[in-house]
Amino acid sequence: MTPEAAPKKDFIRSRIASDVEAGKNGGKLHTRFPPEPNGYLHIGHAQAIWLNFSVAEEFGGKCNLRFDDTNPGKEDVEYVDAIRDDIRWLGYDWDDREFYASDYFRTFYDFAVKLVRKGKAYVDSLPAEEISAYREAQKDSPYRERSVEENLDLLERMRKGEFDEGTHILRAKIDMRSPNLNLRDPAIYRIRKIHHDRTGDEWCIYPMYDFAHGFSDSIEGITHSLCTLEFENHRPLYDWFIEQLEVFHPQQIEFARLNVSFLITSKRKLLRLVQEGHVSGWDDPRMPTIRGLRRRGYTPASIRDFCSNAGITKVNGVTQLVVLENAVRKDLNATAPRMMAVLEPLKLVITNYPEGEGELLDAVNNPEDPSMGSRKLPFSRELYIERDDFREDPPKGFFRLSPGTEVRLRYAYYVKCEEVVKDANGEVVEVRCTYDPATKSGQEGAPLRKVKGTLHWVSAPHAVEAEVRLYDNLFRVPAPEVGVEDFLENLNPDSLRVLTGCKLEPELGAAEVGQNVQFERLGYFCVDQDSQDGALVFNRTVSLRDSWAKVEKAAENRG
RNA sequence: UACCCCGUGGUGUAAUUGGCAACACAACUGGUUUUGGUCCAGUCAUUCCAGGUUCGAGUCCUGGCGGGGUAACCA
Repeated sequence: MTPEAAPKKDFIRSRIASDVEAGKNGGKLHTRFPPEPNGYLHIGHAQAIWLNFSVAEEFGGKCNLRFDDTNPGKEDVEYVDAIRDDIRWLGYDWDDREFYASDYFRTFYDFAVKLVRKGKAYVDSLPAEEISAYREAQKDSPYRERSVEENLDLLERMRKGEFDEGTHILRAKIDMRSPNLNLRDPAIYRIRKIHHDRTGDEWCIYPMYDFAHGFSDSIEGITHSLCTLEFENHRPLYDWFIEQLEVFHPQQIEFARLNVSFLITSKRKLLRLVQEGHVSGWDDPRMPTIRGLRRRGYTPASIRDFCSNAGITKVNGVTQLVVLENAVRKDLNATAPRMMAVLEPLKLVITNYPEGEGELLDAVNNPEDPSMGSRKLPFSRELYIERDDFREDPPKGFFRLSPGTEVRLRYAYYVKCEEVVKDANGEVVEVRCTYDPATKSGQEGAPLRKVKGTLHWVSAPHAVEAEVRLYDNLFRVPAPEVGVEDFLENLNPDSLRVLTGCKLEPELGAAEVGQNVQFERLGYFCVDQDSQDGALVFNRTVSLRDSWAKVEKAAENRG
């Protein structure tokens, strides 16, 4: 694992530090990550995971994994396995502390009964729309003053399944005139005659999130319950529940949800992308899901680094996508082996190199890390270079190959373009060069003339073929959800480009699924799971920074 | 509309709690380089506005303005 900078001291860490210092909760810290198993985890969850686990680690505490499974109609075990897998992949471990809100259903029910006994909850029999209207009008329900006995009886019969869904509901009895909507007698138990993945058919009433969540934290002894901003208005309600039942009081602290430009993190919208076939699945390398990022070639360390870098605040901002891209570049620059690959091949023939001969050249695996050693690279008379690296009519500032110019072939020789071969359409199909044997790479001796460009190449007879998938942003604008009726209008039609017949140096033939490599001068790539024996598929994780592309684009814009 | 939260470079965050506004990314200059990569150096802000307290305010107070969240028998 690459070393990661110590996390920045955000407002949550500062607050926890002072709590710990003050000896609150005996100086102990305990957090939790509480996903609802109703979808795959995405980059936003990654930050919440990173926050909770790294804070726990930093303060010598623990972090639980708890599935918030209070709504069986929307949840599925499929997601439980995926969520576990993603968190582990990110590099975190919850040991045996895997919990479920449903583990506490019995306790929640007992709490509800206690509230009723205290006269702090009642069964309402108004239809849903009426309850909503009454809450807005700050008007008491006609059922608000039912006796404790009647409420107890109705609640018990709700539990037994005597009523249809929607006919009755248990509400907390707080204050219908409260300026905080959440305190206007919120629902705490509703009838749902649905099978639950973990509790089976034991229950036909299920607690609301607002009722269950704070108590789950309390039961597990969570000292600091970190959640996103939209729950800020709910905190007084959680505190009220905790006070009424006189149980352990976790401290909730809210922070802003992570937003990244060009990415969407709404579960509903991600689901639509999958269901309507705009992407190949939850793990499509263009998806902002953990699985998508993973398949794309992002490393756990780079994602953690990104989360830390984006920072934790209460301000709703948008982190630029390049910050994420830079995080993976930084990690892979240090760790990924360099390899030669030509994506759009152009044949290059060295006319003065003996036919049928070849040699093995030394190539460094990673100039950033000498311990990664070197390898032998086969060289011969016929090579492939990148089509982009040759211009018959070079623009100003182009210092790659063109008629009459000389460049270095990485780890090999200088070559000079002498001739161009074209097909019937006038397209260049081959460049013919001469090489200078005295310019062999690594050779000691006389100072050489300088060339400006160095090209990557692959020996034609030794090349391994592969498919390479180039990804661009799934959306063509930084904020895909604003200014349009349907975010799909902003889908980028060119977000995937598939290249076949790419030429790789032979060493790459043995690459394994998931392996990260840098294709020299091009970018970071990784082996996709679609690879078969003899039919490799690579995903481009991210390109290298490309200052020439920038210059060219600027020239284009000038006209 | 009501309630709650938040305003620091182009972007994301800092600022020892009242003491020279710092870091990263982007952009632009230049240097090194057998990856137009990496690396190195430099340039880029009167802290939303107006008052007030103070020797001193990004920080405290008052009033504006602006942005966001919530108003489910979802989480």
